[in-house]
Amino acid sequence: MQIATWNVNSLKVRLPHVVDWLRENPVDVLCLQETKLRDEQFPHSQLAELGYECAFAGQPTYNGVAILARRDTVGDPSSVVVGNPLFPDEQKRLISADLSGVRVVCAYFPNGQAVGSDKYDYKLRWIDALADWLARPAALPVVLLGDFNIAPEDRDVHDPKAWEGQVLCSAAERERFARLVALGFVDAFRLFDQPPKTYSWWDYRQMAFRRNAGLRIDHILVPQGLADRVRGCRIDREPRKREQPSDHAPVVADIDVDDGQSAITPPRRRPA
DNA sequence: ATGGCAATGTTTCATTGA
Repeated sequence: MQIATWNVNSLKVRLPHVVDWLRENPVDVLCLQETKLRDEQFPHSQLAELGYECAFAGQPTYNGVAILARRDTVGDPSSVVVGNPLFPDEQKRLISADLSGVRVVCAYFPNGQAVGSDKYDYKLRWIDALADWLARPAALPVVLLGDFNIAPEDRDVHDPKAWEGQVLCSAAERERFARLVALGFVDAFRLFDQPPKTYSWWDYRQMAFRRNAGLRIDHILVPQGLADRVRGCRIDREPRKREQPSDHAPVVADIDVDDGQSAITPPRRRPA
C-alpha cells in the first residue's frame, strides 16, 4: 500500500496539481489537509474520474481534511470518523477511515501561531486529546499521517538556532510528538537513510524553497508492528517547483500490507 | 525590529498560516 499525505493549502487552487500528481503517483491512499472547501464544493466527481473515492470534512476558509482511496486497490473508505470523539471541535482537522485492514487517521494539527498564545495552548490540548484517543485499543493497526506542524528534531529544521524555542520547534511540541510516537508508532521517514536537509514545508517568502530553508513538519507514523513492512518513505519536492504551488510537499510511504487477513499486531498501547 | 507570500472572504483590507 502506497500511502501519502499532502497539505495542499486550498484544494480549489491546487486541484490541477493533485490530479497531475496522482497521475504520476497513483498511490493507494492520499490524505489531504487544508482543503479550505465546504463539503458541497468538494471535487469528488473529478477525483472519482481519476479512480479515487473520497471521505472528507470541510468548512469555509480554514482547515478541511480528506482521505482519497484508490477504488481498484483499496476500495471505499469505511468506518469514517470525523473529528476526535474526545475533543469536540468546530475546526475540521481530523478524519479517519478503514482501508485494506488499516485504519488511516488523517490529521491537520493546529499551527499554534506563537508559543504562549491561546492558539498554542489549543494546539497542545488538541494533541493531548488526539493521544488520548489513539491510546484506546483499535480494531485495526493505525497509520497516523498528516501535517503535524511540528519539526521533531533539529535535523528537521534548516536553521535550528533561529527556530530554537519557536512555534513548530518548541520543547513542549516536540515532547507531544514523542508522546504520540511512544504510543507505538515509528516515524516512517526515519526508518531509512535520507538525504540530509530534507524538508516538507518551505515558506512562500524570501525564496525559501530555492534556498531550501524548510522544515519537516509533515509525517507518516506507522505502527511498530508494521515497521519491518515499510519498504520506503520519501518526500516529493517536485510539486513545490511548479507554478502556484502549495507551500508543502507530499510525503509518501510504501507499506507492505497483506490484504486484510494477516497476523499484523496492532501498535502497543500505553497503559491507561 | 519588521515583514516578506499566499489564500480566503467581501475586499479595497484583515486574518491566518508556518
